[in-house]
Amino acid sequence: MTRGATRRRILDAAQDLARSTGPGNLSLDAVAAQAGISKGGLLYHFPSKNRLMEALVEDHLNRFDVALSTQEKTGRPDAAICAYIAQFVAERQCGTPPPSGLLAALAEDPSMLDPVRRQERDFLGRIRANATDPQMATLAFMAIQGLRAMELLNTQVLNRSEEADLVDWLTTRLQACSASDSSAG
Amino acid sequence: MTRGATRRRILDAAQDLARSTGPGNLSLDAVAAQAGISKGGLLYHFPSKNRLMEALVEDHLNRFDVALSTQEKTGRPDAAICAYIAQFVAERQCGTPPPSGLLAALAEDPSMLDPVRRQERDFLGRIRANATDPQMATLAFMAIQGLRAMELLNTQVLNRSEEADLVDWLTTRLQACSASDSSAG
DNA sequence: TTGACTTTACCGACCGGACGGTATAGTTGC
DNA sequence: GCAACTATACCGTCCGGTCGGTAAAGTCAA
Repeated sequence: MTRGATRRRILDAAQDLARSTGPGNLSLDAVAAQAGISKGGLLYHFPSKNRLMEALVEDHLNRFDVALSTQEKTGRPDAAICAYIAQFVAERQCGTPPPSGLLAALAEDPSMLDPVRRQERDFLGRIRANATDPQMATLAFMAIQGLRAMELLNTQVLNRSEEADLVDWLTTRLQACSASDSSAG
Repeated sequence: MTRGATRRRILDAAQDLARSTGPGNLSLDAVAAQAGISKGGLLYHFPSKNRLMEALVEDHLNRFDVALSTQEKTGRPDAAICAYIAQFVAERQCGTPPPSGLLAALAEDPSMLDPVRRQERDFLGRIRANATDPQMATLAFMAIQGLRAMELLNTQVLNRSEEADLVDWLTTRLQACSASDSSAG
């Protein structure tokens, strides 16, 4: 088994278990078993549970980054917020599971999500700088964050189609902002 | 100490500890110590940790209910969404801490937030039924949920004043919807 | 190329402590 | 004295982390 492949298996196993057994019940033994290795092997790759949690957070950040960076770089007005929305829609269509590993990290230590906050703050900054209507874009960002958070916390109040409707409506609203601005300017 | 007072102290202690030590590190010993009673006393009031977690969730639901029911019952258009926003603003002004007990419950068992989902689903239903523009109201609800979730998860990207600006802007937007509707109808 | 040595990757037994929960014996207001 | 309430002592389990070991895969001088 190559280094990267085992690491990935461990990360995925931890993520799956965090979702199914609850973020607070994540044990190293269980993760090792789910990943198909021994506890010793697990601790070879991640020398402590804290390190594993950090890796879970970092992994999420990386995925977020690569998924957005391509779409965002068109440089068009509203490219950033549109990329964020598109990414959300894509995740829904693919059935991507929520990043429950983040909850496991949070359960261990509330400060472990600080990197997430930093990254999202940066990203929101780019959204606002790039937006036709910064407040509307911020609202859109928050609403998507709300939808994501609800899935993460298992408190979704909208089903898939209601969610899709809302996102559609939001998208046309944003386009309306953009259009009225470019016609006015 | 009367029954209700001790119960309350325990609930508050659990909430505080969940926030400070991380939702996954909440132990009965620590809660008892923080509440100023012994573990035996704690287990007299809540026969198991699960029951304590359920009570934490229920407590949050009750607070949510009583805070909203008065404002919501004016029956005016958009009363529900406005009540929700007003409640959020009031919490911010009072410096109300986030309901970290919910995270502790979630850490123990993902299904423990099911009652929260039900309640919020009901509430969103009332918001939409009562709204001049249901989609706009839903968007507003989601954005507020996003703000709340970010504070809960310790990933706030907006500071207090940015948050206040956004909520102000959102409120005027909603009023604009309402006004254009009543002038059109 | 071959034998000595190092590195990488992984295993599984074990330990100490923390934690949830029980049992039981006080204590106090009525 | 009785019922509500609280405290103390204890038990068994689970869990994070350590540790000694193993096997395969390089590395490299002679």
